[in-house]
Amino acid sequence: MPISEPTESAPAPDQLSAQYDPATTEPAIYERWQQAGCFTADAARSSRVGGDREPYTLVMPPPNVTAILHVGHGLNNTVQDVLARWARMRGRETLWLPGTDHAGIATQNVVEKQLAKEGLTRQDLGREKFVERTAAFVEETGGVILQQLASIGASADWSRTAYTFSPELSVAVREAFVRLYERGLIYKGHRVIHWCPRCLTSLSDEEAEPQETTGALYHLAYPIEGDASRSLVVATTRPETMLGDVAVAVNPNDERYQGLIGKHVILPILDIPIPIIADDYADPEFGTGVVKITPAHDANDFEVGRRHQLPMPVVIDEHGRLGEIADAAGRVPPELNGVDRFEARDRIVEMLRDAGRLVKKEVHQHNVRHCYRCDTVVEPRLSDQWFVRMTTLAEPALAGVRTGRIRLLPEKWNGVYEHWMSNIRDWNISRQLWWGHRVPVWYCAACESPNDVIVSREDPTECPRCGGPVVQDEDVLDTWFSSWLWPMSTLGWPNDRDTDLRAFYPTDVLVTAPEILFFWVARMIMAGYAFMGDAPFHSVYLHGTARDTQGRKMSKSLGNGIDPMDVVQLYGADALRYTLVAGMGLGADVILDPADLEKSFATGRNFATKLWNIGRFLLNNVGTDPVRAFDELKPEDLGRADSWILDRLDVAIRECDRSIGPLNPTDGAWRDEELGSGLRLNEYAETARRFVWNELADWYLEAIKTRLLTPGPDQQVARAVLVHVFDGALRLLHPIVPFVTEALWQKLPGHVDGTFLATTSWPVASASTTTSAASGEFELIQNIVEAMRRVRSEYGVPPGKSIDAFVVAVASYRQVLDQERALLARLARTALTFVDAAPSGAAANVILPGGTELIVPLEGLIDVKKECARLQTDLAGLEKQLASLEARLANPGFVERAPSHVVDAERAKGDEWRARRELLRARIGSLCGQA
RNA sequence: GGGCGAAUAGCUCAGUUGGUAGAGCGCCUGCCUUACACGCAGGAUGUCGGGGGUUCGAGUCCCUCUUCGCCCACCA
Repeated sequence: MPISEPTESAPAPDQLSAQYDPATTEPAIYERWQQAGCFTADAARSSRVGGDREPYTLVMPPPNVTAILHVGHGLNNTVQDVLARWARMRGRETLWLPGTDHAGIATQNVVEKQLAKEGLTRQDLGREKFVERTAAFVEETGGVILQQLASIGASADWSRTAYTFSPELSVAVREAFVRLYERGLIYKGHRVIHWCPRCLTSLSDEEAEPQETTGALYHLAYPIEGDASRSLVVATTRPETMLGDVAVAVNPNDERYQGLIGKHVILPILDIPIPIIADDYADPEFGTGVVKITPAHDANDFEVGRRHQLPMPVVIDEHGRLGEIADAAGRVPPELNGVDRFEARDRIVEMLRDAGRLVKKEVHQHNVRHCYRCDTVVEPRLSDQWFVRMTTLAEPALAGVRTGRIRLLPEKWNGVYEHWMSNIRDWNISRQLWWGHRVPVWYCAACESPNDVIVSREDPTECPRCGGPVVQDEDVLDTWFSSWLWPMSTLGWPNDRDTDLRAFYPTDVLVTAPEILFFWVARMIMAGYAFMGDAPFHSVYLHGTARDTQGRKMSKSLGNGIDPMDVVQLYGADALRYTLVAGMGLGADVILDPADLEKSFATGRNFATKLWNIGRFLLNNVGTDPVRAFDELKPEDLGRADSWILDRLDVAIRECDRSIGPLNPTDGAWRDEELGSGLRLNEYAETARRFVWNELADWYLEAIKTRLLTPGPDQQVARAVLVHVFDGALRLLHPIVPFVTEALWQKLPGHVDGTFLATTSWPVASASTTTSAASGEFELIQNIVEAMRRVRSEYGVPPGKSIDAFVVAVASYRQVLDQERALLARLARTALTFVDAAPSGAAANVILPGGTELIVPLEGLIDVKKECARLQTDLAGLEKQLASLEARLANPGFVERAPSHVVDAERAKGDEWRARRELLRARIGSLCGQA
């Protein structure tokens, strides 16, 4: 997947430009990864087919082929890329399989809009021409999004790029249909479905999205036959459907209407009698307790109609206009014929009002379903559609999650999944579209029974029974009928012998948004069990949504979106990625300000720049020639700072490992205690950032500057440790910020040409978790430096001025501090003099952990009264803390019941605080006593 | 109508077996200290939504209220 050409050549080999420029660096690096085949998975190496590596597989949720990258895609694919790169470094044979979705309705709508501009409709072109044109459009403009993904660093295996409408995947779709049909799980149903009058197709339940709407509830009076003085009042939100009414229903237990059941009312306007029936569906509490029954235009009414064997006249056509369609003889008066349903509503209400039939109209809140693609109000409509029977498919999918074979993260989705799966309804898979997989069903005009359909893997040329011509079903399949096969079909299914399928199925983690949990995830799980006999993945990572500062979902129509390409252009892909990963708790939404990209992405940009500058520092001070091998260093060679940073690196690695968690469950299924483990990418990012910035850059680099400038063996040690630690940091960070880390890694001393950070190994923490004494000593130095800086800042000592301090140190520390005088002088700009007791006089006083006391005489700078006040405040604070600590320690319940390590820690803290209290009191006595 | 989630520093959010709170951005002060001003050093800020309970001890567990958000549902 080539991305845009680098605009300038990369900087000279041995130096880094003063300013990091992602716009030139990133495309060049991506190109090299591509050329080196870093992202191409080798099925033969999968241990499942006898290779030497465990596989790790992610399938990319295929974006719509016509889609343009938005932040949601950025978020989704960044998470996947972090996982893919991490797994790759962990030595897995990693396959991240990309692709696109032909997106039936969505794509067809786009092309129809284009046609509309030319004054044409798809019918003007005809089916064949229209499909050709759409295919050409997809060919031409499709897949832009994949290139955009490449430019944010996606390490997908582009050699395996899939497409739901490709010939291979079309075979899979047909195979799935035929197998389900053969198993009796696909049937043609005649029932009320959701119909979009704009897209002119049926929709699945999931595709018809309910929206809270303020409508009206109309009370209409239907006179009772034979007793014109009395009438039944029905309540309806959709009076225009009354032309299709075939009955009114009351609850059999509703005493108000007992005597009327079996009689008839006269349907107004049409003046025809319709029966009064009893059915539980009528809720006595709602409205008047009388409901009009329109079987062709309401799913519930349809059920009632079926129970009572009522006729089902269709009075609204496919465009949502009143008209006589089926069984509707004489139902639509000429003056209403062809009138749009909403206008018809007003007209009919008007007619009923004139006839005195409108009792009242009240405001009513209710849910109205809208088409998820074009937002048109969906029309329930009676028609013939293909359905998949879901109950049997749902069983193993439900069990898979219950047993831990699959886990959903965050775990709160388990309940939602469970509920949906347990109450699953049959899936309407036929769409009256032209763009999509044609239903593999043929009809023979000659054969007697229209129910004897031909369902076939191959296109039949003639009727197998009579040899006559056959006609294929006009409908296409729901796009999701191809998507639900994605983890299998992209790997070669239905060819069970396909190497990819054997090497990489089942996959590992599915990363997606919760919005498509039912559309896609649940169905993939069902398909996995139905066709492969196993779950398609072991983890589902459901991430949050990108929202603006008002919490609104970013969308094109609201104009509150952020174009990730703008961010890449301005700040680089790494900045985008880091910001997204660091800002996103597990399953939490990411809030970004579309009006201020700088503010939103400064975090990531600044971090990439920081890394770059650490790299520059290293290169300037160490050069590119190989340094002493880190493994050859002996513990006694190491300085205190060296030991400390190595300990910190170990800790960072361990914490990162814990945050990302295990690659997969230990034995097939997740055990309860590990169900929620890992995939805390924000924690991982924060740990790595803290290590590299607050520890490596802020302390280690500063601590070794002198050593790096002083030739000799110790310089070699410092160089070797610096290179080792920075190398470790780059490895830790690579999955999140791949470009800048790769650029820097390539420049590390001793880098072997042709090797890539992207395919090198993930760092391993040393086996021992105990920290060295030297490392603890460095922390003492840090404490002193921080204390001195605080003193300097507080008393306004000019930065250039060095100050002298007395140290009252316990013997064991004196040697350490004595040896590190130069370091202390540089970092704290303080010269130390050792004394055994605090000298009296005006001075700032700092008590450090471990019993070291610093006294800073500040002739002419110190305000004795101010210092005394400060010491008093410190003492008061300490007393308060100590009091609560001692109260806790005095509490038998705490000592007996708290874990011993907690109690021990509290005791140690108490001892230290008491010692500090004594020092403080003494100091206050000597300094403030005389005042 | 059911179910679920969230409420923590000015803003966006971390806080995984209960042990007296953290980050980024913003803010204040001082610094262009030869890697970095996209930076460095220092600093301020929280009755962890209200109330009740369990516990020696609760941001963390239970109940309840308030406010937001999401999902599901055949009440016309």
